[in-house]
Amino acid sequence: MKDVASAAGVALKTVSRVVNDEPGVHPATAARVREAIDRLGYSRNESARVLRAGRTSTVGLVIEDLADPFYSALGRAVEDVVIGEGCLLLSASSSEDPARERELVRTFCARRVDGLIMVPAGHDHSYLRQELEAGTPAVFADRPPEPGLDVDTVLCDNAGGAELATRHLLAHGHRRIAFLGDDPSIFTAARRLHGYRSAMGHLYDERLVAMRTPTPGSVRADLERMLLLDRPPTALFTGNGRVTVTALRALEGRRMALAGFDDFELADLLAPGVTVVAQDPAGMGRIAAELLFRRLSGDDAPSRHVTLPVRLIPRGSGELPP
Amino acid sequence: MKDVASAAGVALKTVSRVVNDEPGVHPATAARVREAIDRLGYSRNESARVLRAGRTSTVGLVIEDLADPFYSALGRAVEDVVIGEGCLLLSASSSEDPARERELVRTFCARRVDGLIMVPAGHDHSYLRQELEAGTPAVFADRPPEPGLDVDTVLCDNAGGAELATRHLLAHGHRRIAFLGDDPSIFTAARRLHGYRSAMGHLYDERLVAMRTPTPGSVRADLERMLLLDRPPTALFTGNGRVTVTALRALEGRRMALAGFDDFELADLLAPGVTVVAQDPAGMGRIAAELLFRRLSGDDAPSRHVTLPVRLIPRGSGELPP
DNA sequence: ATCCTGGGTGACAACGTTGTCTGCCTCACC
DNA sequence: GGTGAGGCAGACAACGTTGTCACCCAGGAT
Repeated sequence: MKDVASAAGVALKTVSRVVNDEPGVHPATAARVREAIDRLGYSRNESARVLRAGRTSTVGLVIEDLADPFYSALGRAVEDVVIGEGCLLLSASSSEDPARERELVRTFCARRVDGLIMVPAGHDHSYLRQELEAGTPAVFADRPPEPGLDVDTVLCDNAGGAELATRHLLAHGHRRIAFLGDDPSIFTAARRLHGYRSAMGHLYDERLVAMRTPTPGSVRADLERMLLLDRPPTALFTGNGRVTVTALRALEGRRMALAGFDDFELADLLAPGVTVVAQDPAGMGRIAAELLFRRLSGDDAPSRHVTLPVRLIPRGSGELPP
Repeated sequence: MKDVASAAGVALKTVSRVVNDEPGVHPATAARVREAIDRLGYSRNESARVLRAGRTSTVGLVIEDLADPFYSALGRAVEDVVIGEGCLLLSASSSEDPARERELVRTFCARRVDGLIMVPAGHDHSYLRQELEAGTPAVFADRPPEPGLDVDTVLCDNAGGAELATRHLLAHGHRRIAFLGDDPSIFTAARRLHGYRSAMGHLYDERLVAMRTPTPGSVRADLERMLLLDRPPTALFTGNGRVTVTALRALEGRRMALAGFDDFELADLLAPGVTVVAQDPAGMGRIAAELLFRRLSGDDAPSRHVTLPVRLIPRGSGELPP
């Protein structure tokens, strides 16, 4: 900028004015400055501007895995809002590791991001309190904060969706419906189990429930175990997209009624099509980002908690008879 | 930092030394400073450090679409390398729009990212030259720069892969093999057409080729047109993952031999499984990031051009008889 | 006692911006 | 001709760091 100033024969501040379209610069002077800018290929150093301004126009996103379709759709929606607000997005994957998440958040905050959007891993986010008090707002998506931590939150109707899917299977005559979930310490997994359980009512049978981190091996084992029961399941409700896909592989073509939580690409092309409860990851990302920017524009209302609806998409697999 | 200094009764510079683990601070002093840091909840302002140091420890990633499985896998691999190097990743989607891409690159450069990794859209990246000369290295992934622009590049063996898939269909007795590609101005689409064409040799028939941006409508129309020919195709080679999926829907269960470029989740679960030529997006991202960090550590050798191998995965759809 | 050495510490400038304040000049008006 | 207003431009400080250099002082060598 100094170089531009001397090249154009004006003061530093005048260049700054031109760069920022501030009023009060003679058009001729401005033109001379602009010419010098083009000639020297000058571009403003944002780091310095940020230092001065105190705002970085940067938002940090911490999700479980950038490569997971659910989270990448969420991330893309966040990105669109963030870019639309003239900001940039720093993104990182926590790999469901609380320590890594904490480290990432620390790094983001040291870089003075204006705000954070995160899919929280683990159950202790007390370390966030300091950042929140320091004025860095955060929004949680997909999973809520632990009680006592007050941040905006966007969830989907996990219990309601699970109930919907389970009732759908019940309506098609099934009474023995197995539930393959995930580690019960994950909020969404617990809520979906809850919804499944309330839909099952007196038909609930603990032996038809598997709650652990799904791997091809574990899913296969759980399935085998259940199929060997006296009264084996005639239908399967899988608790998230990953489990659904793993279970489909484990079924190896055995025809069994199936409904899954989370829609996924090609669900309609399988034979039969896979009945799912679909949530809207892009909507979740968009709303989380919008909540964040509301805070950034000064909104200090009590924290908001949004629950997005889910929707049953029958495609055939859930409509098979017992 | 000033506050910490006065709280600990030392000079600013001493705090700086402690924060940076510089030698030459009395252990007792250092302890006092650290205590003050904890007490005040101080964290270094990276913006200021960056301003001073000139390096931002930030890498910019511009891809077509964060939500596309191919690019999100690439992005995740880039992220892992970047974080491993102690840097952070700014990511953005160009939506295949050269103007948006250019704007994003401009913004990234104004923020003084240390380097860029991009899947280039369009064919004019002359605007990059200025940045390159200013010392911001760039690496192109998936698609090369236009001739004359000298940057490190990671591609996959597009022509070889297309040839492999086509020969595979030929080996299974097909002579009328259609090719559904993409806009021929996209590098990968053109190279794959080239590979298909060389494998077909004298069997090549222009009427069996469709090169335009695939939409459900266009794919369906192209397919219909070809099936109405005197000698209709008995096999289909689809030029990328998106086309493959769209074509599968357009086929509506009609059994037709099919091979596709790009692997995709669930390809194995369809009936029949979809034979594909698989590339390695994560490997591509990793290598692109590694090339970038080589440059950042001072490597100024002539630009490198890496071509990654592809691999045929037969799953049934490509082995159907004519 | 004087000198040197070197560990520990601090003052100061600089990184590239922008906000504030001051000053110059022209023009219209009395 | 003097005066005030207003458009335009510049000087300077400050944002929070870190690199450079200078300083102080204890302890050993001369």
